[in-house]
Amino acid sequence: MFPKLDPVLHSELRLAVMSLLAGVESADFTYIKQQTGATAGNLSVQIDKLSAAGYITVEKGFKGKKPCTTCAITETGLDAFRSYIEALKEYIS
Amino acid sequence: MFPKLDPVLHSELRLAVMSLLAGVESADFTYIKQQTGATAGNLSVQIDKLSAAGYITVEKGFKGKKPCTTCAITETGLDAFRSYIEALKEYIS
DNA sequence: ATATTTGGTTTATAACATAAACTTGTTTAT
DNA sequence: ATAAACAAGTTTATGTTATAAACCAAATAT
Repeated sequence: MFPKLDPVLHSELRLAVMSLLAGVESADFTYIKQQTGATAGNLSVQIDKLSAAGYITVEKGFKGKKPCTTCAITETGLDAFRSYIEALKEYIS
Repeated sequence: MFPKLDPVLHSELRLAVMSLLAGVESADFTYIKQQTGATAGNLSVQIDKLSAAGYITVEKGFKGKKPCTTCAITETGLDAFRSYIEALKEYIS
């Protein structure tokens, strides 16, 4: 009836991050921060969780001399995102 | 870009309850419990929160000799539920 | 009569989200 | 050259949430 919602995705900020990443090849921390309006601290924590779940990859490098953290969605992450959406539909239709 | 999601509704169980109540005139505690698969304790707490938010009404009466708690969605609740769905669509499309 | 079930509520605990403070290094102003 | 300000995050602390476990009162079954 009401399928279980993936707790990793059922979070406002994590869902926004996944939604963003689902539409692009990759995005860096600062860009995600701008687009979501999240604080850096919160974003840092939530990116860690998505990464720990295997839903995104996180690469730390440099853009010029500044550190730059780049994130990308994984296949697993995309699958989970799609499943979450299907599950949600049971709740809102 | 990513609209704020109503925290009262962005909860698996509360969303399920609202989804259920949106489709019927009213439903009692036991029925909601069956349909959602929630524990009584959790359901009790979440019904209180929906009620405190003005999203549902809660009436305590008796069915025969047994106590029976009946819930119904309010206009405010229905509006909030619809708005939540609209907001959610920004995340999953 | 007493044990069990029904219909919940209250309380305690663990997980979560968030903001605030901190770190490391870079740029800019003096 | 040095200090102040800024960028890009991370860590820590705090308040909120979700959930389960324990509890309670009344009704029903044994």
